[in-house]
Amino acid sequence: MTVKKPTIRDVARVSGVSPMTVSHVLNNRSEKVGAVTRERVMQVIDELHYSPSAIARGLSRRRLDSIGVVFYTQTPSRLVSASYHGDILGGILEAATSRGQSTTLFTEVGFTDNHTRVNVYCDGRCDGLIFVAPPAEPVLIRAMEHTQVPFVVIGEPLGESHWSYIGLDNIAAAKTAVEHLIAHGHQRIAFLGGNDKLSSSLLRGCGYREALSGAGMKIDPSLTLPGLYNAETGYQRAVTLMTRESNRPTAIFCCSDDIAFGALKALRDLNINVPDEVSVIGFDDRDGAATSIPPLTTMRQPVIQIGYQAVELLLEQVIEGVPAGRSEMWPAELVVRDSVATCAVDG
Amino acid sequence: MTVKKPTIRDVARVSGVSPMTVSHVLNNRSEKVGAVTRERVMQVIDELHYSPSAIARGLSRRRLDSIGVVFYTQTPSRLVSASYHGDILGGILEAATSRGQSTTLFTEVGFTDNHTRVNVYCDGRCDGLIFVAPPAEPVLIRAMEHTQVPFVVIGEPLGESHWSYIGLDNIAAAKTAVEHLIAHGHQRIAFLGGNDKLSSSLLRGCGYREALSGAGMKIDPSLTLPGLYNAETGYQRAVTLMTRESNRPTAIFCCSDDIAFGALKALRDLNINVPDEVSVIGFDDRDGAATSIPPLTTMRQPVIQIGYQAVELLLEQVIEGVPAGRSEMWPAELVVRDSVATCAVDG
DNA sequence: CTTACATAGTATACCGGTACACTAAAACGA
DNA sequence: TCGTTTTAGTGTACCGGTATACTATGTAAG
Repeated sequence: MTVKKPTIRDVARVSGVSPMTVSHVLNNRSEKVGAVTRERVMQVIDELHYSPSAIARGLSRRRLDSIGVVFYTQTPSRLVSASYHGDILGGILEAATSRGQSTTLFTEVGFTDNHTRVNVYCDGRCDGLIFVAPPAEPVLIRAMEHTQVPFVVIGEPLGESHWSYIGLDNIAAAKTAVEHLIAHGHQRIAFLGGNDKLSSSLLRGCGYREALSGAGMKIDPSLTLPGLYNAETGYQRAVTLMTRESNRPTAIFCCSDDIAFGALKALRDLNINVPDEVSVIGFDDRDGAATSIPPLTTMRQPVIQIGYQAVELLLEQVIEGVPAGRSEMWPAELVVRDSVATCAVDG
Repeated sequence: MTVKKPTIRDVARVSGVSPMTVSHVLNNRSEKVGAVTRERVMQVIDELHYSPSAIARGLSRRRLDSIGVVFYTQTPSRLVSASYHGDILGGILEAATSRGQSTTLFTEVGFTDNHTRVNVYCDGRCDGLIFVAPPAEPVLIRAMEHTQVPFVVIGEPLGESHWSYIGLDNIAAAKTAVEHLIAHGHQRIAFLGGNDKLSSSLLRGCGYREALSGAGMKIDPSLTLPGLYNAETGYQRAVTLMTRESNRPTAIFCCSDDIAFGALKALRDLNINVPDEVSVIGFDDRDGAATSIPPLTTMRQPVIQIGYQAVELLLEQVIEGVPAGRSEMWPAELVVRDSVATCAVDG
């Protein structure tokens, strides 16, 4: 019924040249074709509505110009709505598109990653992969090390690694945040952590403790509450902190803005004024941080840039053959708004 | 240096069978291989760490098991952070993964779509495409009609079409929202539109006018303000509406929650109480609608389900060869929270 | 006039799978 | 016992490009 898609051989036959010549035209190898021939071939391509098969090209060249992005999530359908993943993806997509690469998305559901899926990532569909915020115990990525497929990790590995990775300096960022609170006279500072299986949360916890130690303050374990990167965690943990008998904090460092939003809501429900009674600081500077009540002081991550840079680092490996092992750390930036005030009570 | 990746012929040689037999094992064609042979081949596959090439398979079968998703955006890097796109993608990703399809992402920047990009979408990299919320004047999709590549559109076409599409019943949804306001005694209801190049915004405008006409109210053009789907639009338009000399509305229907969030902030800044002085209703029920101040009454779209269903509709075409032209319309649901109250002033 | 080199191509094999048509042996039925 | 069907394979060509190496012609240099 429908006509078969024309191939390079059809174009060649109609133009009266060899398929190789058509191939040369398609790939702009001007030293191989004269202007006249080139023009004729182009015209035939147009007439036949020929468009080359990326698959055939990929098989022959062993490169498809396609990169894969692997996200880890607990709820597959909500994946990208988390602002962090969305922005990372935006940066990746922009960089990839501008470099002529298409972008294929994968999700690893749960943080129990599975080395059997390595086959999926090595079947040639992607020339290289970007792993976004893998778990601290990255079984899957370990398995990738035994393959020839280049990859880049967004997120800082906890131990030794020969990966190429792009990280945010989580420890320094958390220190900055907590030092900001300390500078406002706070002594009892709580830490609401994110997912304990992620290095970001663990490292921010380290930064929190380093800041306290650095200021000569002792660390009260009852002020550290782990959780997940979402508003529910923030709400529940804030309620826990503020309704208990003793040892209530005067400031709360939240591992993400989402956690902070939940905490703000809890404090509002408890009729506790932010920042007069309790200061709150977030992490991410996501949409909504500027318009929350009160506007949230937070650590801004250069998320889009990190995504962009990950692509550059990956293509270095894929295209130029640069070996893995390069890494970059980016700083976060303190964005001061209205959710932190000088501590009202005496130390 | 590194060993060459083994091919199906390597596996065949080592197992002492033909490549076809290995192929049959890989594709679980149990009627073609005995249990013993199968076991042996499997073992060799393991030993050699063989993993089949999706590209070669794709070339031969003319199907890669990969679907493409095309998003339209103005700012490529922020693309997916818009909750709508994120959730749609989540639904698509979940459905695609469960059907063994990989998902490749494309963005059309700006709404000036370009039929030259059709080649990209027809190069075999994707077996089929999902266009998400294309512009009302869909040049690109028109060009797709002349190709053999199956596609599904998320969004309702304005005129005649032979597409397969999945839409939200925007007119009915907008009517429901506006009728909810009318039922609360509101007479001067403003409409803050989204992007005028998108059918969703245009259709919601129709629903708004139908609701007013249906209630026997006349339509005041000065109460309709177009814009973009973002908070800035909501803020600016709300300021415009509420600071002018006359003809201020008592209720505002916003084309998206983001617009509503901006409007809420503007009203707060202007010291206008919501809902006592002005009612506000949104559209989407995105994250944050439940926790805004006041919690936002809004129309909930089944976004994730729509994404999911788009994949099903597409695979019907790709795998079963069902012809295009099927379409589905999904309803939105009114979610009542605290941003709408009975109108205080007399009609 | 001959050699050398650039220009504009072409022929062939190959990338790594699979569809299709074929076959040998075993099992089964009458 | 013979013919038919089932089981368990195999051989070949092909999917649609490209790398590689080769050739024919023109032309500049010696």
